[in-house]
Amino acid sequence: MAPFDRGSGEEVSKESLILEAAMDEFIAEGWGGARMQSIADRAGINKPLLHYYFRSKEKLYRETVYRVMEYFFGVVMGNVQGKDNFPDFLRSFIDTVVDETTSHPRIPLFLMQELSRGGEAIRSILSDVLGKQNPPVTEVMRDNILRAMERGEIRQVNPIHFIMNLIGSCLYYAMAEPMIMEIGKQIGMIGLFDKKAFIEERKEAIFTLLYHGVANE
Amino acid sequence: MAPFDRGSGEEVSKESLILEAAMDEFIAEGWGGARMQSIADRAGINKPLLHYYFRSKEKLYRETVYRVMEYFFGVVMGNVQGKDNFPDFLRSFIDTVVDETTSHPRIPLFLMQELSRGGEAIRSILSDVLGKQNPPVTEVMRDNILRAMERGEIRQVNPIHFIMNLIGSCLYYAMAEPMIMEIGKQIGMIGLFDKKAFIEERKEAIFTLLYHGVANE
DNA sequence: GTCTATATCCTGATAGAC
DNA sequence: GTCTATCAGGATATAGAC
Repeated sequence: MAPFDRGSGEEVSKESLILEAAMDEFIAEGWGGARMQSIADRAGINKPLLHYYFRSKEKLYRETVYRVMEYFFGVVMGNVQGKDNFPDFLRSFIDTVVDETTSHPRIPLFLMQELSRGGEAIRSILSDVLGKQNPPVTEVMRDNILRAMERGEIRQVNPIHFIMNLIGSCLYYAMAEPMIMEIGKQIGMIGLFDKKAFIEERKEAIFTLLYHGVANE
Repeated sequence: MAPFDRGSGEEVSKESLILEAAMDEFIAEGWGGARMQSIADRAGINKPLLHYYFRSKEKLYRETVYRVMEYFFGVVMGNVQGKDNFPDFLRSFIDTVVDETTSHPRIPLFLMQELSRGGEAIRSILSDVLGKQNPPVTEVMRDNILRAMERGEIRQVNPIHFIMNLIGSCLYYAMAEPMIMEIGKQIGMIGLFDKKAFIEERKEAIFTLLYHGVANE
């Protein structure tokens, strides 16, 4: 199930039906693994109709990347804006990104896979997506950090590096879970395993580390 | 140029010649994009010979994943072991991983792409690779953290979470550079741009944030 | 707009001569 | 061990009837 869930029972155009199917397939299989036939099957139509609505696989793919990024940045924005105090901001960003990537782990992997195709597409699409938000979520994040520095609440840091550390920490588990599990087993740090509890632990660990890392105690 | 550089002028078997070519191709193109023909071309041989030495694409691929992980974990191990004091350990891990992924950014993307194929292969291969190190680099890292906690040098933390935050922070820039550049431009935090200086800045930022994050000041 | 049938291309893999 | 030639399958995309 994709995270772009329409209300069920709704009247949906065939176009968006196809796009939903394309998202499911591309996210699950990546660019190289995705098959037009599978997308048609998922959408309950046949292949030529796919090419009737969207000229090519590339077009469908680009549209998919766009929608995934629009969705993801939209969710983050929705949960982060209006948090004018730094710990609240930090905590809601972490909660949002960790929860979202945990329930849909293929999304960050999908975007990473797109990055490994070269990153030109993602760059221009990101620019479009941020351009449609006002203010863009990236500015909201930067301003939260700058404000906290002005208030003396946190140390002087370069926001871009802090943001990278934050995102990296939040994404890493969902993307690398099979490796983490192996490492955790290997060093005896993960026992029999309540995933839900682990995720809560994870969010707390990220918050504590990063907050202590910047706070003027 | 792959990071698995043989000394030039050496006598090399055709087998390793093929493997080098396969690594270059798989890292550049991923599983789906890699072509046996391209690998043959890179190795200066023809396709049937590829199947003569390695039965299938899958076999070649698996061997590639193995070598990449062996290389990467080996480099980290080499730079991290023997650092018995926590800040030194932390700094050399960060320096190693950031430098290594910056000069070979396709490597983490390649491994992520493999993770998005499902992660079964990577899990068993990781187990093999760590099993050949004694002690495994993961244990060295865990022990450094545990020792620092015992000494009271750092707060009580769950090593697995600290390690994830550390790795995530170190890898993120190299993997997501095109996105970072766009975001950096967008929020006016990256001007005209000395990459070398930025990388040094980045290493310092990670160290400072994480060290302050755990240190008992 | 929707389908069946098909074109065209390209892939991994092999047969078989040398 | 190394090559030429080729197979069988599967991919995107389209032609053309309805």
